[in-house]
Amino acid sequence: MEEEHHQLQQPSRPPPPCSDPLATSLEIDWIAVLYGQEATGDSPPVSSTCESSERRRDEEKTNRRKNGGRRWRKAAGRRRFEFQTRSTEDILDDGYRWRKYGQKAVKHSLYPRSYYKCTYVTCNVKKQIQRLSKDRSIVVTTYEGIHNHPSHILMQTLTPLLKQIHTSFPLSKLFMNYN
DNA sequence: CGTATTTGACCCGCGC
DNA sequence: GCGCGGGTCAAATACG
Repeated sequence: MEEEHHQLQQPSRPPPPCSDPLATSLEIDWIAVLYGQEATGDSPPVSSTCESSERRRDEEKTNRRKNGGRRWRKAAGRRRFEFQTRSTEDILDDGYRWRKYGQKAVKHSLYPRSYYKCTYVTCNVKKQIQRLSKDRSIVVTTYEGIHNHPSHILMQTLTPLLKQIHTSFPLSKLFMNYN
């Protein structure tokens, strides 16, 4: 029932000159960034608090039925941040590792919405990715929560640097004078 | 074989 | 109260 009409892929905007594959594949619409609203007036997001405390513990032990949809108390009260990118890729590498945990077809959109969760252990930041039905070249990304850790790209960049620093100036040599 | 994705079921909030 | 729409879980599956 999902009709795919490939009639006009590039909507009135010429593709950028391909020099940098990372920079040209997506283009952040900062107006949409600023337009994105965030919930104010509630408590600031305190990270790494276990919000999904188990209520019914006895019956879940023996008969562990599927408990989908047990979302957090006030999902709308959490801090959200929505922006749009014009990209051919659904998943844009924003420096964090995401694990997809769901996909739903939304009512007024032709394209399904994907749900991702940050793979870092103590970080429960989520994001939704949806393609606009009007303009399928635009990807709407909605972040929820704030990361409490550096991105893996930052660590990948920093790790060889730190190793090089460590081999040049080993800590044992640095702290030798303190023995 | 470990990890990530897929996908149908389940749950919950909200409008009627 | 009921149905709908949307968010999440988790078993199955894919993938390296």
